[in-house]
Amino acid sequence: MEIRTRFAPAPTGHLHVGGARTALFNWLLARKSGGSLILRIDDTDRRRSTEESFIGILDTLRWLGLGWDEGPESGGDFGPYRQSERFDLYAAAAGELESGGHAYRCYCTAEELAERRKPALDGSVGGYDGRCRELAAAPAGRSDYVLRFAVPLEGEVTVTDVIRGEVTFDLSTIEDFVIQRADKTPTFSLAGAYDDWAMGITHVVRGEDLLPVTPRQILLSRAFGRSDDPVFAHLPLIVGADRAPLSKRHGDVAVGWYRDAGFVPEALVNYLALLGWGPEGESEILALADLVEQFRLESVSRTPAMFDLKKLDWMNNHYIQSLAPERAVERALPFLRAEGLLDDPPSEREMDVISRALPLVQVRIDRLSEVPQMIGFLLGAPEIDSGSWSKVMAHEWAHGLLTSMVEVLGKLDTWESEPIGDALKGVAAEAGVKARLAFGPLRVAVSGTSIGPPLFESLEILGCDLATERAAIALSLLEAHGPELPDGRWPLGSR
RNA sequence: GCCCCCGUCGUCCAGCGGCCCAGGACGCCGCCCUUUCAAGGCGGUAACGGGGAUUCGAAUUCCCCCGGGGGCACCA
Repeated sequence: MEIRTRFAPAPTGHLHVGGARTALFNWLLARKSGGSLILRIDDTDRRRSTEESFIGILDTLRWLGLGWDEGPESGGDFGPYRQSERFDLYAAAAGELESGGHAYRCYCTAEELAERRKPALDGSVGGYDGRCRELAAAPAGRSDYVLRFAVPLEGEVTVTDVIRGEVTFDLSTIEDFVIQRADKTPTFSLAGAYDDWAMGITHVVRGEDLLPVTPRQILLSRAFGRSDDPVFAHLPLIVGADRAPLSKRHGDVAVGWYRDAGFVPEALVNYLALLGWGPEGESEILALADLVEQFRLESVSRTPAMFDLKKLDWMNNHYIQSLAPERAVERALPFLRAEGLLDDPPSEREMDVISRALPLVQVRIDRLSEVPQMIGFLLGAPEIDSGSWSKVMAHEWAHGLLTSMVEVLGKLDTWESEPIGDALKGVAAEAGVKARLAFGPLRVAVSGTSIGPPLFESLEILGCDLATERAAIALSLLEAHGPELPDGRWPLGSR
């Protein structure tokens, strides 16, 4: 039988990393088995659901490279795929449950329920006590009611979970839960169970937080007449550094944040796959195709996984390194633009500089957002970083060396990195200064900082005129102030 | 309070009764390479929550304890 999985987000905010991982695992299971992934939008809560969130979630899934076989925008035989468009179906299902004796009307008000729940705080009572179960008619003066599922008083339900084995719940611990609100809208329990049945979902893969609620789904699903329970798989939670479930408290949980921070989707997907699962081989660098090949739902871990930004950075660096030059440029452009380093549209010179400089820094950055600080000095006049300045200019030979370097560069007849390097190395050797120290002053003089792409290549891209102009500015600053620049901004020229 | 899940290096993942004085990855430390910073190469640090039981033998099985987490809404 074909495997049908689903990812069913509630459009009440941004897609966050936990949701993205759930989507990924569902996607992997579908792809691996040759089955289908259904994207269903669980927007039964009309108050909290927004169109903006809906669109954002779709965009984010696409950015991650996780497409769906059935769902919004792609259609399918089991639609519609937004629960808000299926309310009539749920109402009919609820009606049948009621007439079949599986559900009953409860007239208790929210206030009454809250009042009765209070004692539960000190442990004396559980949830709803089922008092409306045997009601023959509506109590006087009451017309509003919710529909509750009549949970059998005795027996147990066993959830078969691929990851956790069989988990058994005693029915006496499950209260008669609400399946339809007073306004006749369905609750998550009803709509979810109904759709998983009606859409032919065979595998329900979701977060561990839904495990305690699974017996409800099974009960409902059987009441609908579904003969076989779906296969469940409850993924371990993703937690923050404090071991608490990842939430906005931990700062950056929205996938969109990672996109904006300069992470590439390949890296994020690869990293997410490693949260709760691991390959058998030793390499953890796995493209989607590799993941499809190696992934096994059965081998997903049961332990909560901590989100480790350091490892994500490492992985992102790896993927940025392996980006083809044109791809790297394409992806870096938005970050350069955001820093105001480019004309709109970028000039020919700018594009030339970027495409020459980017390959030099791909290996040196963890995130695309670092591109501007890395190559910005090639696009416009940088300001001197005083820390870098004092470090490299403190040597007594700094001034002399810088002077000779400028002189030598001016005599070059081919402005290419190799002759530039040879000439500069010659100057350093002559002065008897070790290479690792000798180029510091010139580097800061042309780029403003001691961190950046290789110097000789940088000089080539910068061009002779700009390089010597900046070096001259640096020289005069050195003469005027020495290695300690007064507080303030010290731009290296105006272009 | 009640129900449920979980517990191996700082972190993620291996380990399914002997191959484990526990393996890989990230991080960290050191060395090498080196025009900065990275990257890369090599090496190192570091863990089976505690107690019982079963067994010739337990990280691996069972029980108890401890610890962490989830759920108990007219949210999903």
